Amino acid sequence: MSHHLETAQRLRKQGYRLTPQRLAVLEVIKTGPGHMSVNDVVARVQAQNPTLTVPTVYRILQWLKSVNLVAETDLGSGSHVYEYVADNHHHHLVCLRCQRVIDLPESFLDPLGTRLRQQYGFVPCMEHIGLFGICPECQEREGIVEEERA
Amino acid sequence: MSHHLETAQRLRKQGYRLTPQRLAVLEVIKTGPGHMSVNDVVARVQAQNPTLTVPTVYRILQWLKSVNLVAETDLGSGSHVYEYVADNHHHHLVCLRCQRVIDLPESFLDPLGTRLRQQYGFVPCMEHIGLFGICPECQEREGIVEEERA
DNA sequence: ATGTTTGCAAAAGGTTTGCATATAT
DNA sequence: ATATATGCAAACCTTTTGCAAACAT
Repeated sequence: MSHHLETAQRLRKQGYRLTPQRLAVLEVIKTGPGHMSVNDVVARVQAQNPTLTVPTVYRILQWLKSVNLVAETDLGSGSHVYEYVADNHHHHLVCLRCQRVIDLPESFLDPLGTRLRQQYGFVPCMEHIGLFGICPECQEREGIVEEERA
Repeated sequence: MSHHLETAQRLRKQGYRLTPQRLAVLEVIKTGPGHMSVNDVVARVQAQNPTLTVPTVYRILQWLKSVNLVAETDLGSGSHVYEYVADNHHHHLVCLRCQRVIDLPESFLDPLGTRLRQQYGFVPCMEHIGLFGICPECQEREGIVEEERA
């Protein structure tokens, strides 16, 4: 809540209006568990501010995305998930079996980004990448069983 | 159309039923331009077989995915795109400005996969990855202009 | 003959939009 | 005072489901 106000002032100076709703959503997404769907955010925010509605949360999340305070990611759940990313950029490993999400430091993809720039002239925007696969635990549980076919 | 029949026989042997609808969707997705949405597929398939409906195409695409003949990817368009991938696995660079899609050979991500396995014990399933960023042309068009704010 | 697949209609999400009201500046 | 954001309702789009009829084997 301390540099919350810094952020607020900065946004206000940039010409954005700081409504209670925007502050509430920012607070929730900042203190929440990360990877929240719109419904997650709505549920938490409505605990304090019952009048806040789904479309408003969508609009606020889009706004927060546009000012680079939150990232929107598709982790394959059928809906987007949102996360506070003003400072701690990172990526995700999503287990296809147990849905567990492992955080990956941002720098892990630096070599890939470098090669993309060098070989393709493509400047990747890799602020929040979701990579799918099987986590170590699920590999163990599944054992050597690799190929099954009916 | 030649090893089309091989594929068909193989699937039949595996106990799958080859309906005209399934063959039509397979043909379309095999000969089409890649990265087709369900609606794209439906449109093309209905040119030949007007009775084919959207839910059926969804089911057939899921089936083709389950037998590893097509890949489903989220390229950020709001709907999934589908592509024939029996042989030519590859990834995509999606330009955030012009929406252009650049193909990336599958092996390009091998180093990344290796590091994920080594450092995280995570076995990535990277059959069709979409990476977002800015393509060389759009970088040029946009010039040095990097930061804009009202 | 039998179990699977299709077609249709309808439902079920997730996300967006239009517009009047409320509000931050 | 004024332009912007909210709330509400409704629309929109993608994707899924239930079930009877059609069909591949």
